[in-house]
Amino acid sequence: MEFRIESSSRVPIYRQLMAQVREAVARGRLKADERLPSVRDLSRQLVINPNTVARVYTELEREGILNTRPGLGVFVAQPKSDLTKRARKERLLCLIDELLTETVHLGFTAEELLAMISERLQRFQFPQAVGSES
Amino acid sequence: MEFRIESSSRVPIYRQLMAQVREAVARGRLKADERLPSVRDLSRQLVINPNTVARVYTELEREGILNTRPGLGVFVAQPKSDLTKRARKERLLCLIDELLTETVHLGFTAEELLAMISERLQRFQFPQAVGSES
Amino acid sequence: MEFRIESSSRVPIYRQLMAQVREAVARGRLKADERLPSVRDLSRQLVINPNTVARVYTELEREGILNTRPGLGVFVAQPKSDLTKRARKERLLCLIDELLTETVHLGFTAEELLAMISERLQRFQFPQAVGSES
Amino acid sequence: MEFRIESSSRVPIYRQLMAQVREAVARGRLKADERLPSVRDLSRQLVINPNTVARVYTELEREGILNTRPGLGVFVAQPKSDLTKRARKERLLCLIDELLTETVHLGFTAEELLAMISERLQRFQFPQAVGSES
DNA sequence: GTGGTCTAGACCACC
DNA sequence: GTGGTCTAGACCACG
Repeated sequence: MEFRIESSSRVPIYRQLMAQVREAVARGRLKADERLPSVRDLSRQLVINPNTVARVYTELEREGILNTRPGLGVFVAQPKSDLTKRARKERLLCLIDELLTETVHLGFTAEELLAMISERLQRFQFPQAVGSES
Repeated sequence: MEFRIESSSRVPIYRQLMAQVREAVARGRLKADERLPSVRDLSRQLVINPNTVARVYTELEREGILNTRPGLGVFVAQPKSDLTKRARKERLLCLIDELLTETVHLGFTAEELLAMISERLQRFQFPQAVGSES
Repeated sequence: MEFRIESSSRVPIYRQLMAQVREAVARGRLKADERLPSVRDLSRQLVINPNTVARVYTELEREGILNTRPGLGVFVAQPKSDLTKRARKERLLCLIDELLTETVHLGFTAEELLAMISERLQRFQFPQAVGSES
Repeated sequence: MEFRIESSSRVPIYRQLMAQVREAVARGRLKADERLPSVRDLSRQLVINPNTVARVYTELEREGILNTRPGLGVFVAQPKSDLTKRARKERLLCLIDELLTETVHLGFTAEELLAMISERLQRFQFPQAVGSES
């Protein structure tokens, strides 16, 4: 895995990194139990403060996406969401509304939006259709 | 139009308000040329500082969503985007990827996502399919 | 770079500062990736409120002329415009008409105007003639 | 002469009108000694406050572009500038610098700018080359 | 250290 | 009445 920091972006560095890790996991480019680079290595590689990398790992662990095995390193966690189905659906609908709002303001039609989504869908590793109850 | 501020949220007040106005316009609940509440009225109603409301209106005007007529008030602008098609598409794709990432992490399948989107689509006022050049 | 505020002018302070930064960039006196003084330093130097300086930086960032790296400071952005060619041309023609109007009222001939423009052209850093599409 | 007010513009109405009168005079569409519509007529025609029209006429009279003949109406003044040549040149150079700054930021080359200027030049009525000393 | 957010209150321009 | 500008000062997020 390679990560990139866009220093010209107004998004904080730690947010950029978090988003990239989350996307990599969602696309299957980082698999469960795979080990991530150490804080020191990654901070050297990206030329950013080690504290910043540490913060990324900590927050992703809180989200249940990573977990730390002391002395061994940081690993991708088994997928698992402790939110209720209802809370998860609410959160997703909220994001959908934001996307639709922006789509309208950018002047795209519903058809154009759906076409772009279908195209992007293929890049992601969706869970199997069974047992999405939790 | 009614707006609500969630002061317990970590999202800045002015961002919350901006999002609500943008969504209201995208859904057609605020129509072009419709007048918004005055800075002073809205700030009293929401019990926030007038400067905060003014900032919301100013930024949305810069985005081309509102326009102010000095001495008269703030109005919903006619839809119009001066951004390159390319820049607009890039922005939308980025938002789509974020949505897909979150969808996977929340444990939804592609089908569930598409179903929710179709359901929500109807709430928004999309532009006509013609001349989306520019 | 040195900036000056004319407090006797009717032009708002933040507009004066914005104009000076924009001109400095256009003339190449501020180069891409160069760092500007911090909000606090510049406000002390010009004896104006830090918020006023912050506003200048924020608005120029929105125009794509500066970008801020949180915790590091404010920098000159790489040149880039997401505006439609059409919108950009319209804006320029409008400014040209204003200039020509004023030229006539000041009693200068077209030849005098063109001579002054040629003289001033040399102070500015124009882009290369290639790919001005977008 | 016909004037138009763009209420969606952030430029104050009285500024818009002033600019249009000044441009009309500079382009020769309003000739010296020609009479302008009365304050009441123009305000009805544009559906704006009479005070606003009155202000436009007053300020343009101060600039020496119009003059009022009490009981008869408002007329285009004979061209005449009481500024010194030096002050007038300074003012024009300032406007030229603003134009060049904007040209660079919009991404146009010097050649493109000059082409647009030549094209627009023809619409204006420049004074004869003699005796521009004042 | 950096910039970003929010409040409070003054004063001005516009209509 | 409307919005726009500026100041002062507090508190938070970022690196």
